[in-house]
Amino acid sequence: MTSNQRKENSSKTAEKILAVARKVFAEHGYNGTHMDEIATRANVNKATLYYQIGDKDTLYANVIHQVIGNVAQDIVRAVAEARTPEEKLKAYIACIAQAVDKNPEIPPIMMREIASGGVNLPRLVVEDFVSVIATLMGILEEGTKKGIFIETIPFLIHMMILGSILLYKGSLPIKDRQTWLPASIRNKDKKIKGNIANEVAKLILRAVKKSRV
Amino acid sequence: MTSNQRKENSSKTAEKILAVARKVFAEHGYNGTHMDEIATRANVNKATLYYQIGDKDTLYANVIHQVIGNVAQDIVRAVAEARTPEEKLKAYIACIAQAVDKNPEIPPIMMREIASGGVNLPRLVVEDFVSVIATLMGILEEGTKKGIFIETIPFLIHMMILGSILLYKGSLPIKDRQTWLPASIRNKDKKIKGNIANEVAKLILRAVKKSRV
DNA sequence: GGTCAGTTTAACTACATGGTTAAATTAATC
DNA sequence: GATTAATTTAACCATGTAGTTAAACTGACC
Repeated sequence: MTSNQRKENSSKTAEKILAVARKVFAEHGYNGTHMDEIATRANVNKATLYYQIGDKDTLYANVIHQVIGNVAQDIVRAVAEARTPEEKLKAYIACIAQAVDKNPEIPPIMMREIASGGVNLPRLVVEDFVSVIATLMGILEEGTKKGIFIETIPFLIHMMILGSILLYKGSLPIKDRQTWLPASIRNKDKKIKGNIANEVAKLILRAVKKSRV
Repeated sequence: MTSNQRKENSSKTAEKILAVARKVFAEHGYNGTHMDEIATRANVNKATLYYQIGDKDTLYANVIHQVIGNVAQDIVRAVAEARTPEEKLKAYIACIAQAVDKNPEIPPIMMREIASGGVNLPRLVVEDFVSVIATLMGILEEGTKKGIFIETIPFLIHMMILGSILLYKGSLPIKDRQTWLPASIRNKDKKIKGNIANEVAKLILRAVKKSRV
């Protein structure tokens, strides 16, 4: 076994590369991203990048895993901790919103990934998605059986939740950039900035719950 | 003035190029699309492509315009024809769903466009979006004033509607491709195939309407 | 201070891709 | 059937980009 400082420095550069790659892939997508840009923005020689991580596909796979790998487990855990279907559904939504809040690279990357039919998605990640949807199906079924929820199409509900959050968050840059956009549209939702989870949860629950109290 | 047949043939090739470009851009996105592939799949020499249409940006702008240029006007018109806020909201949703049904290139292209912050969107198209959202704001405000709807965040509602449809439609290829996906997820929503408009409308109205009859 | 493994670097290669050009082809008009 | 303008084509060019290589550097250990 050799030095420690070397290893630390080395893993530091690797992390820096990963962090930068994450941003760049989110900005430009897989095809729009150039290894040179990543190297430059990470203050690293391109060969170092290849030495530390590998080719473009590997780098992208790493980013994907880092970005959306853990969300699934979070969701499953958070849902398990909640008691009623209603609480579970709230936890489900909060988890997704929180994940997106924590790393804003999720919307662009996921939307592009869906757009391209998930060609670049590692099997492991797809399996994560499956477990997430399965969780939601469980929640909805339980709710329906208990007479709390109406009958629904789980896959659609999931896309409604995910779509709301992804598109809402993902559109903020456009909205902010288009300075000539009518103020009525730009300002109307300032009040909920950063926390749409509650609003989405409210709407989804209203849509799904049978009786209103 | 010269021949007519020439012009017809010429415009035919141009249309063929446009049609193919649409598909290819939808499949691979702007950066992932190569002019050679378009030319090949359109059975046209690459120089012909450039002669008929122009460079890549121009071609893409044409595609964008063709794909999502007319939807906005459709929505505004359809909404204007409806009477009550509830009917208007239904028309709004039906219009979007119908547009997506008619050309399945919308989801991938729009999602990627949002993902990249709308950098490639012609101003005209952005203006169309604005008019759409403005329309929805009108509907929601009217409904709220009349005491039919609860108070909401229009921009979020729009993203909820659009997100549901885009992600649902856009994810079908993935779902279908992943043959190893649990049958419970794959089949659960066979019944609504091709017509999620009603389902989305039902859910959104449940979410937004004040009293339930 | 010499050696050695891990790490970084400048320079380079191979190839793909957006775009061009000049010549060939086509069909209408005389 | 010669002319002419619109259209198509094969071959070409310039540039950008993923990936490589061999040499230089770094710091721990003897």
